[in-house]
Amino acid sequence: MNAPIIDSLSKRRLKMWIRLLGVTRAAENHLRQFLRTKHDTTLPRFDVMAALFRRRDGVTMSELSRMLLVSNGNATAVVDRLERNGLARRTISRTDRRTIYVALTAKGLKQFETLAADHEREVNSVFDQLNETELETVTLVLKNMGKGDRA
Amino acid sequence: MNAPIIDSLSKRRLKMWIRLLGVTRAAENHLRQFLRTKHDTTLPRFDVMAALFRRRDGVTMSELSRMLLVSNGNATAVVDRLERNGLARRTISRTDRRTIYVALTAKGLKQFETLAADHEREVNSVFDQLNETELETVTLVLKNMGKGDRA
DNA sequence: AGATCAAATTTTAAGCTTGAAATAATTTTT
DNA sequence: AAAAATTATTTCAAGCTTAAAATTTGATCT
Repeated sequence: MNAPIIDSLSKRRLKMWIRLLGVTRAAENHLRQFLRTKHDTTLPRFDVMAALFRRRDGVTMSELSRMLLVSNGNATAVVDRLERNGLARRTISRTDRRTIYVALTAKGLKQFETLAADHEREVNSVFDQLNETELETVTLVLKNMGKGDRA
Repeated sequence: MNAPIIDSLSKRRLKMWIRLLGVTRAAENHLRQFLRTKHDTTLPRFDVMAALFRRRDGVTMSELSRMLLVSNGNATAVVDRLERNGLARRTISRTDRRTIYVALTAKGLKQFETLAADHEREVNSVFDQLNETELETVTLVLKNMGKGDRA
């Protein structure tokens, strides 16, 4: 009963996934702490605000949860809290009274702008050991991975 | 006012991170659903069981939370639930009454064995569009990323 | 020994997240 | 037009997660 010299493709895929998860969690934890200590906010809030910023013309709740890959109940909860803090605003669609558009308020927009610049700097520092070649390589592979999207 | 031909290194690192997060979340969502529908369990439970399986000789609560990159309070909560279901067991260390060793019960071990095989198959199917070369490349880069570990 | 500091774990409060059920509004079928 | 199916969102209960405070035990210092 000989052990295989190298892992099977299946095992290597599994190990890659575990590593992927590890790297992602470490970076998330770092960014979470950064957002908390430096900007008194959280990762989910930041994610929602970033989505609202990217789609300043308007997003519905459904689009928002699809963009962020979270449940609609989750989107509701985070937007509730942003709204309570005066950072986001809901508007009922005039053509379809089921749909609700969410947008940043002026206050939210202003806050996000400083937030975003700082956040980019921090992401940069997290991945600064990645040189240009590695960056291009991993981006390419990630794009390829995203293709399947059986989720 | 000319827009830059290509993004700055900083912007590219940011986009890579967003992509990384997207791929990871999509895979997590897929696996979460798989675990729920096929095995009536959750990702956090699976993660803890996998850690307990890997370290069958014994892990302390602190080691567990370090391994999984989660807070110690979180580890406590998940282990509580596993224990309630008879899948894990706590044992106080004889040499230091502060430390607690966690381990899978026979039931937990048995359940995890089938779980693990199925889980590996599923991970494999999620990343099946990744060929050998891409797999090696991304694994290498991920290893390099993990090095910094400023988290 | 007694006091102080450090370490391991749990508890707590608040926020995050999910999946399912409930509401409400629109569209399609009959 | 009424009924049925679909779509958008919220509510709910349960579980997940964090950071900070509290508890308990051990180690160090005087």
